[in-house]
Amino acid sequence: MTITEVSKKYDISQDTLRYYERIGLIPAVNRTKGGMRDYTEESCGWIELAKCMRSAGIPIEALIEYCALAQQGDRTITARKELLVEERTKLLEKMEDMKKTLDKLNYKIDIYEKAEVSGVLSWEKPNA
Amino acid sequence: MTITEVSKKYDISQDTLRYYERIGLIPAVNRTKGGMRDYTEESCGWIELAKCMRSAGIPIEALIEYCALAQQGDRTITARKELLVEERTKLLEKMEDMKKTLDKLNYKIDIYEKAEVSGVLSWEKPNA
DNA sequence: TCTTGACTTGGAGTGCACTCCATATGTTAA
DNA sequence: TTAACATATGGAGTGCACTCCAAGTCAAGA
Repeated sequence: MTITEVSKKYDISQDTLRYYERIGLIPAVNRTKGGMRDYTEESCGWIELAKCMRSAGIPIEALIEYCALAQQGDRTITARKELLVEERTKLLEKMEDMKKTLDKLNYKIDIYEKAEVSGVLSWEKPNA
Repeated sequence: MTITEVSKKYDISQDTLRYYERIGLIPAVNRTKGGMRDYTEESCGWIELAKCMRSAGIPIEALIEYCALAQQGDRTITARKELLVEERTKLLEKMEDMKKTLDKLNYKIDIYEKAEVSGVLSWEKPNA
């Protein structure tokens, strides 16, 4: 697959795809004789993984380390697992923060909806 | 309350507190005759709100707009509600992405735990 | 073969959200 | 009053994650 095809398939810019490869967030991609990238199934798997992890805010740094470990074979299984467990912990914390914010947003939206009827919010705190 | 007290209470740096005020993410804080900040209950309410929203990744830009609207009184009730609804929608989308990533992490961690017993991961995709 | 468009690289630039710094002024205990 | 420390301001610097650009190379159709 060409970079254009992969870019469209995963909705990631070509610049970002090259960037991810350059920094080692995904392993080096196969090339044609001419030097053009030729993405394999496996490359695509890495890109899909990168996209998923990044969409949840997993830091680039952690993904680079994971990729480096993965390329060192089965002896890094424990290290990789620990890395993932650590990121999962952070992710769960972030999700809790978001849940709290969501509750607050729901509460405030509810108050605003009631205020739209009366036209005033004065019985509430100014920043409610 | 002094900036030091507020900083400790909410675990936000003094620099960040001043920054938030400067950019209008919170309304101007009261001052003593000497020009030092003297945070009121209301200021603290804004700071708490800012902290909560920022912890969930709500962009600074949206919070500045919300703060500006709030200072214009009851006629901005609908605008404020719409702003909050929009941010809630984005937040829910982000939470869904995170849920997907969490599922993937759980799946992979499970695979790694099984691989730790056997010592090999070869029956799985390299990036699993 | 030639032209057009896609692709390459290294490096510079961008946007966001802080974070740090220099210099000046306010506050408080001795 | 004076030393020591807290706080003020405006502006520069940082870290992260892209994003853009220039200059050159490769590939495919007329």
